[in-house]
Amino acid sequence: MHTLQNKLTSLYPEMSRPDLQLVLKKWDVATYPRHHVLVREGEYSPYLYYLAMGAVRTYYHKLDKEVTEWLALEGTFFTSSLGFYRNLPSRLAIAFLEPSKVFLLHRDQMEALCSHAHGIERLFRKLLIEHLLVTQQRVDSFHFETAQQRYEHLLEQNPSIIQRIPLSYIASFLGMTQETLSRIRNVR
Amino acid sequence: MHTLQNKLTSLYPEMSRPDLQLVLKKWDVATYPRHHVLVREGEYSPYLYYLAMGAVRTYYHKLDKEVTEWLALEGTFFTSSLGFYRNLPSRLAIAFLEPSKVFLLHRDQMEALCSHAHGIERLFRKLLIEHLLVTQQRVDSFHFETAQQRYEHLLEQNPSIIQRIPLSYIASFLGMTQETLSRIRNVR
DNA sequence: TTAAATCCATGACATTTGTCAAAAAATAGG
DNA sequence: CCTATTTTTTGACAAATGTCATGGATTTAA
Repeated sequence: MHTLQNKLTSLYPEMSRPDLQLVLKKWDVATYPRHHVLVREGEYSPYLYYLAMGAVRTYYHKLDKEVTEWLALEGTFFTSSLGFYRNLPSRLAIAFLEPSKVFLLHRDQMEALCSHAHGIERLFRKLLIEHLLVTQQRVDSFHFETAQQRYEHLLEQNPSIIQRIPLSYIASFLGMTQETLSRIRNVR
Repeated sequence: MHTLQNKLTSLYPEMSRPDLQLVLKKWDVATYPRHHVLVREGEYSPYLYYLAMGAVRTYYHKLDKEVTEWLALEGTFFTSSLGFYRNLPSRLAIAFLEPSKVFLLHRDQMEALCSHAHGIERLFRKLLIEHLLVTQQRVDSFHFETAQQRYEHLLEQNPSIIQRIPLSYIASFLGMTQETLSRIRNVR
């Protein structure tokens, strides 16, 4: 089960029971229908989100075309880093691709939690390490891999994205056009 | 001046004096000549480095060609994230492009410091936020920008790299060939 | 200071990926 | 179950970037 509690525990298994409970209490829950736009480009969105169910994408407009920056299925965190960590307006928009259930935590809540307990500060440091390593890997994939290899790696590492999410979003997420991805899939 | 103390202070200005002193004490210093290889691919390198003087690059081999993953001048941190944060062997090699002065902190030292004082854990959380935002920006540049735009942004944001570092490394860092970069510079 | 090594520019051509247009296929919702 | 809508495939062609080869300029190190 993709519970928030499980997720947090796996990040920092040694965390104390009371710290964990305290953190869990501060999140809000919400559910949204397919296609709902959670955040628009340029809005403030100082939240960390945990997707408990569903699918979501973050995107923005580049010369009036939509570019998908990130795709996530249930069991993952997502956020606008600028919004959450820097309190700046989000470059990104966020919208759901399936009916979804989301937990959200405001940056002020997080900062307060971090100040309140050393163990909680550690939890969020560990979350950042995860986030950094994933992001690093994404840089590498763009830097060193061809379109074909990027697709193959996604297929290996996250096949359910390919089954559940429309091709056009996946192509954009991988940094190529829909036509190119279609050709790659069909062996050209 | 690119002192480590200034750098740490700017990350977390409210840090207590004793915490700061404690952190500073744990770093080692070393100087290296040009071309010195600090870490080879596949070696363990559980260190965070601060470059106080000089220039450095991280790179690895892709089909027997060297690809530059990162370039840094004095005043910046650098590391193998896998080595430092995960204690895994480094995918990357690290070598100096100029005679350099480096501060280094072992991951065990960092973890001990974090455990010792809440304020220090916060410092390293803030360091991670910086690192994440920079990395995020790099993803975006690969995802959304053409070779030309990537070069122009580097020119704006870090012109001294272009003056001090050989074209071939810069090209590779920007994800293009040396010939392409040469043509971009010379207006084609 | 000079020879060797490295670095940079340029031409010809190949490859990858993008663009535009249209039709086929799949899906959603009444 | 059927139609409207969305998604995917395919073709023809264009643009961006890579590859290979070469020569000149610059830098390094003895």
